[in-house]
Amino acid sequence: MSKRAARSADTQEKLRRAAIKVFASKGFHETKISDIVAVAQVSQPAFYLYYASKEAAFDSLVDEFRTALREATRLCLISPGLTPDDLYKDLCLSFSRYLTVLTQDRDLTQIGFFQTRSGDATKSEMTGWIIDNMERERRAGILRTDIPVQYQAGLVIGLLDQMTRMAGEEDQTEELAKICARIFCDALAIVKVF
Amino acid sequence: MSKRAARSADTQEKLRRAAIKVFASKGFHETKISDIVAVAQVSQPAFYLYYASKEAAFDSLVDEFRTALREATRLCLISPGLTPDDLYKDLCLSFSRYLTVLTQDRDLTQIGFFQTRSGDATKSEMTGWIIDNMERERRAGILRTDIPVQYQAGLVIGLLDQMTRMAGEEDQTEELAKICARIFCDALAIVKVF
Amino acid sequence: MSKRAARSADTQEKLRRAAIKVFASKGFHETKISDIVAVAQVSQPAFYLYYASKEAAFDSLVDEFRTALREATRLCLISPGLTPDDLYKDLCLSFSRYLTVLTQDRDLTQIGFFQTRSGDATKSEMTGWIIDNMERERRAGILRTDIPVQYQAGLVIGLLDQMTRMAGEEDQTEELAKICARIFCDALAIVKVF
Amino acid sequence: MSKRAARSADTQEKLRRAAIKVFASKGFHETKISDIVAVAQVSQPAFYLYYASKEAAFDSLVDEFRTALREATRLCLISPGLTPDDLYKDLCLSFSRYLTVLTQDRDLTQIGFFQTRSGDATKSEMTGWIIDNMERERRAGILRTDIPVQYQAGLVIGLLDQMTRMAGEEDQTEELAKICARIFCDALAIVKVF
DNA sequence: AATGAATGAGACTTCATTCAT
DNA sequence: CATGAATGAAGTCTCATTCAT
Repeated sequence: MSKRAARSADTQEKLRRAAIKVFASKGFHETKISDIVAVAQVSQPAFYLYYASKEAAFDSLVDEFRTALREATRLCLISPGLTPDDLYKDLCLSFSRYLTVLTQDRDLTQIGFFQTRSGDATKSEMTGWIIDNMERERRAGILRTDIPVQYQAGLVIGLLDQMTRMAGEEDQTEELAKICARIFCDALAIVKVF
Repeated sequence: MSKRAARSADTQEKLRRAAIKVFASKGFHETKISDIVAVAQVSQPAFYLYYASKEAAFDSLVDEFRTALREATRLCLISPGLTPDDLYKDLCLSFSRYLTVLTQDRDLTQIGFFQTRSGDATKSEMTGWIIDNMERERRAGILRTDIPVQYQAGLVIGLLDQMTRMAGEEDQTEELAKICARIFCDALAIVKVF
Repeated sequence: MSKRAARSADTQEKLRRAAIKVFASKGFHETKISDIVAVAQVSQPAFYLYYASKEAAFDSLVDEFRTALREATRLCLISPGLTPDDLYKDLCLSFSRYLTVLTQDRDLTQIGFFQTRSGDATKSEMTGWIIDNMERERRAGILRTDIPVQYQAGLVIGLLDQMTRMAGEEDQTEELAKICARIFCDALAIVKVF
Repeated sequence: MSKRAARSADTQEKLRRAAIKVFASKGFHETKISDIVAVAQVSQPAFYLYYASKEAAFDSLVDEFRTALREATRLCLISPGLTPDDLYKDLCLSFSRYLTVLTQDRDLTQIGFFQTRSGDATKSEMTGWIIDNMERERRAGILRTDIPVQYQAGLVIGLLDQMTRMAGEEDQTEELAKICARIFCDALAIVKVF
């Protein structure tokens, strides 16, 4: 990579980090381009070298977040035929993956998951993905059938939402994942673990 | 009430309804005073006769919503010593009260519960209220003790959030309340109902 | 007219005059809204109370000019069967009308007739109107037939363009109209006047 | 010429052609350097290797055009003592030269002759040159004396302006030159040709 | 009480131009 | 000679808010 290219990549990354930081703390509308470039320590026009507009910048960050979440969901499908113990372990792992995505970059999560416009859409999409998984899991006899899947999916999302909010600075991912798994088992799974 | 006062109250109510409608659909920042007064069919300065500022108007609506929610919470404390069956009935009633508040005026709920800034604060306050209740319930031996109360409170809020989002136009309050109660029992209560 | 309405009309007229003045002297692109409102002695937003945009303001002035020109053209059709002398008088009158429109408000003329974008379109439209007239005049045996009408129309426009440029501050309309009429007779009419 | 110099000259010529094309179609203000270099397929800084500024580039093109026009005018002085027939031929030749300059590169003409700022100045200069010629021609008894020269000069320019606008894609120079000559004879010369 | 008119402040975006490689 | 990257300087337009009637 030439010196120029390196500098350019550096600028771009500084802008990306700055945008994440400022959008997260002030939200889309209260964020001014001047805030972002001040944090990134570049000039205003530099912003437009890497993003077509304020909105495009925001959207690209949301996409980034959603992609990670989509990937985490893809890995979450529970295999049929597990022993109760393995089911629980599997659930811990799944929730752990989710919580990792949700807590590793709080600012990005704020943007993609908690801010009204973008977050609502993200959750709505995510609900769809989870319902897909759950329908298979239900057919596999893992999930209880007296509660419609959509509400079960909602519970998972609500759970993740709240856990993410509550997770402090230090890494409690494993602990929280366990709590989630336990609640999931008790509230949604057929086989009781404990 | 004099004719003049009636007229004034009418204007005020038109503005309030218009504000709820527009704030709910466009959010705080994308709402223009001109939008609100257009819907209310009054002039721009009229807005300032009843609200000190755009922000004050928004805040007053949020307060209105929070008050209702606070009231619902106050009534939710579970009495100790109930039979499992009565506990379940009590829970149904409590969730029903919550869901009524949350679904009776979707626009107001959108403003006070779902929009990032205000909603986050509302949920955070509400978490505190619920924790208060739960600590007593825990001492009364109703709640499981292997999961910290704050997470249990979080579960309730996450549940309500999701149920509210999923509730359609028709009134499903009772049905949803039952689902909530069941999940609550399975996931958080000590005495299993079913 | 109420005091308020009067003030408003005054502001609007000040803006209109200012816009004419500044657009005329600096052209569309070099004109800044801030220039216009400075001349009009109103605030920037006031401009947007009366014009949707800079472009809309410019266009409305161009329209104003074109309407006047259209009207002048409508009155210019030469009646058939005139004596050479009356023809000449008629022509003088017609050119006089045109030159009046073109010289009464030099700034507006600059905007609608001389500035590239708008002026070219104006002239092009005007050519069409004149050709309409000339085709009838030609059928009435007034115009020579060995030169295509479009060129004859072009001559008239070129003539007016140049005469307008040359007309000084003092009112030379009559004199210039006579010169135009003479050239018209010699160059385009069949019946020679002198 | 070295290879490098050749390459440089090539770049310069590409820029010049691109500038002519873009300035002509969009005008000075709506032309962006980025448009020009995109058409020329060179980088932005390359532009500044050959032109000091956007304005300098535009001006150099205007100069180029004016020089050609000046040269055409220089050759247009009508010799005294011609027979009517030769006068007409001479006029045809003169107008032909003008129209050649005006139509051979429409884009350059657009820039130097039709765009407001530059074109007005060009025409104004040109009027001066033509007046010089006409004063001699008048003394030589060729031009009528009842119309001030400046108006006669204006007529010529107006004529050329309009004819240039009307000239289509195919080469009608000769035909148009004849029409101009005829009008010139009828309207301005003393000796009538037809 | 009610409003048409007015404005201060500011945000986003664009673009000619220049460095540094 | 050539260029990717960067920026200073502006300009249009919007909007919450306030006068004056």
